[in-house]
Amino acid sequence: MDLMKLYDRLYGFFGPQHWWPGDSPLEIMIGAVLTQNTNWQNVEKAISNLKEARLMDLESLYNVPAQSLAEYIRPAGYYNIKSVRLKHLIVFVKENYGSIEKMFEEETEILREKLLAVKGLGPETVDSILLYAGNKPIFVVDAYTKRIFSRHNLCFEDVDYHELQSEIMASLPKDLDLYNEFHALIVRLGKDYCKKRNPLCEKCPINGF
DNA sequence: CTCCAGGGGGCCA
DNA sequence: TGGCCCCATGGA
Repeated sequence: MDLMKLYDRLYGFFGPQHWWPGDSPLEIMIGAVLTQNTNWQNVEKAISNLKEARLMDLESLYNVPAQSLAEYIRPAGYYNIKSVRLKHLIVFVKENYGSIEKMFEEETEILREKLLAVKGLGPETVDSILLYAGNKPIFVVDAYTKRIFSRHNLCFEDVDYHELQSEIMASLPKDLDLYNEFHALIVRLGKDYCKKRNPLCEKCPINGF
């Protein structure tokens, strides 16, 4: 599959998507957990609450009780599990590295395995953190990627996460900005043209792939 | 009213 | 391992 051609068409059609919105690597990491199966608008409300409460730093998040944290992130939904997941992530960073900057100095594949071992962080959340918070050239696969690729016969519907990720990364140059923009464009395409409800989309801008 | 969003974990045969 | 359920707010 010629994914560069696909990328060029998406970029030409939609233009740059300006991902990931966030003022700091910490905020991006928090957002990555909060957005699990959740609309980004709701995540923004939760992040806004955390900023107002002056909790958007490693030390404060480390010290705030999970139960209290849950109240601030309530608008993001699943607030009880997500508060625990955030605490797991914060504890992982603070007790193993001391800072987010130090954490990202670790070799990427090693870090990736360690993050995957943190309860509440799955492959998509971990890869989003590595790419958008850590600036590591890791391609993020998500439900949109699988839906779009399978509908255009680029993969099977129930393809394994890592398998699809490997195939995509093998057919693209290892480029941070490319991975960053490509994933954002796929999400945009999914939202606008490749919804669950309209499997037959004659207007899809990537018809022909 | 129904659907679903920038997922992941737990349980049980 | 496969199937199923749980988490939960808010916008369309």
